[in-house]
Amino acid sequence: MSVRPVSISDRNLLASLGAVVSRFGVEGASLARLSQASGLKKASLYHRFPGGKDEIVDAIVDDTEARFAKAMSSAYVEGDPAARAEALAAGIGEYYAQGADSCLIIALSVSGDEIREGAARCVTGWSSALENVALDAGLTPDQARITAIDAVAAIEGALVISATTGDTGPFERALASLPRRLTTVPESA
Amino acid sequence: MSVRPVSISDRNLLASLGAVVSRFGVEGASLARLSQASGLKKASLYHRFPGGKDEIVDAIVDDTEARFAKAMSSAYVEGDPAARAEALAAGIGEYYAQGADSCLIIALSVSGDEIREGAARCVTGWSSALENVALDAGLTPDQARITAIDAVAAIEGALVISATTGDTGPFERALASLPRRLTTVPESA
DNA sequence: GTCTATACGACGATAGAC
DNA sequence: GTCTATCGTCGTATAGAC
Repeated sequence: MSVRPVSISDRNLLASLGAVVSRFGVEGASLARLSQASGLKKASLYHRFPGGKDEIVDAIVDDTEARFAKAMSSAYVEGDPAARAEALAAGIGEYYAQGADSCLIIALSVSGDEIREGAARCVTGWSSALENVALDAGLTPDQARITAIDAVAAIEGALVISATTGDTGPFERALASLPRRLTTVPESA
Repeated sequence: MSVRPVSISDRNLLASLGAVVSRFGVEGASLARLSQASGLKKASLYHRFPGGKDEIVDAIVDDTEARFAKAMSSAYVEGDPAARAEALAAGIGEYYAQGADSCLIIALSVSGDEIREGAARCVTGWSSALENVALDAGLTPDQARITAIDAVAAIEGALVISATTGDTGPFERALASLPRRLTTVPESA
């Protein structure tokens, strides 16, 4: 979704910047912290991102959307839904370093309304990917939609727990249960 | 857990201050915002909380712990575990206004290490309450511990979703499934 | 393209009147 | 107990040398 072309150098830059925002939130990600994490001085950051902090956050969100969409690409290929669900779980686990990494969505959710929209885009994109697999697995549209957003919620909640207590157990279990959730008809409702 | 006695006036004050921190995070909760939300000028806030913003945040966390413990008190009474689990779900739903209110734990989780400790205390206290009901329902200690923390994660994740997209469906479903989760032996593991 | 130096505003905090 | 006025500091942003 990014208009500006992203060079290899920018990739590493955005990764380090994104880690700071994910960890401390948008308002907690001061230019001093962003500078230290990226190894670039503040003025250099303004050279890369003339729009300042707003542009930095926008670029991080765009980059996150793109990288996550790539990690979820197996949702849209053809093949066994169960195997694709397994691939999605693996991709999510890798993306969040098995629960050790902070989640940008959560950080964006603790911010002003404008910034939250970026989080909403990430959530809906993610949920749509899971929903697509659930549909192919035979769930009804309503079942697939609910199952997908609830699966996203389960993983996000697990990331809240790992961020607060350091316990990655909920994350591991949420991922382990993902394939079954996406490919079996829910009991009730 | 609060040492300082809390008057009625302080209750309303802490509620309005807590809402700002929950919504915008610790670093996003500027004294200007806290002042506007509470109706007290900055200097008046310093009269109530001589320790400044740090003391405000500490007071909010202590107050949240106390109020939430009260909402979860039905976990420790005697009686039918299923009925107590229903009461817990109802208490959680009321506490978070059916998913419309922001969660302080999430806001604290996007902060520095010291502040995260407060979030960890809230999480463990909450999880312990659910765990106690699960134990009384006949789950093994390991099952009860895992079931409880996973239930907390499910609700926290639902609150992330409602905060980002406004969809309170995951929250409602997480609450609806809570009694069954706490009182039935998990299939696997 | 990266740096040092600096301007400027917002934020946390305090002094003192009422 | 609440207010207005004010003080440093930090954060955002810019200018200009290299």
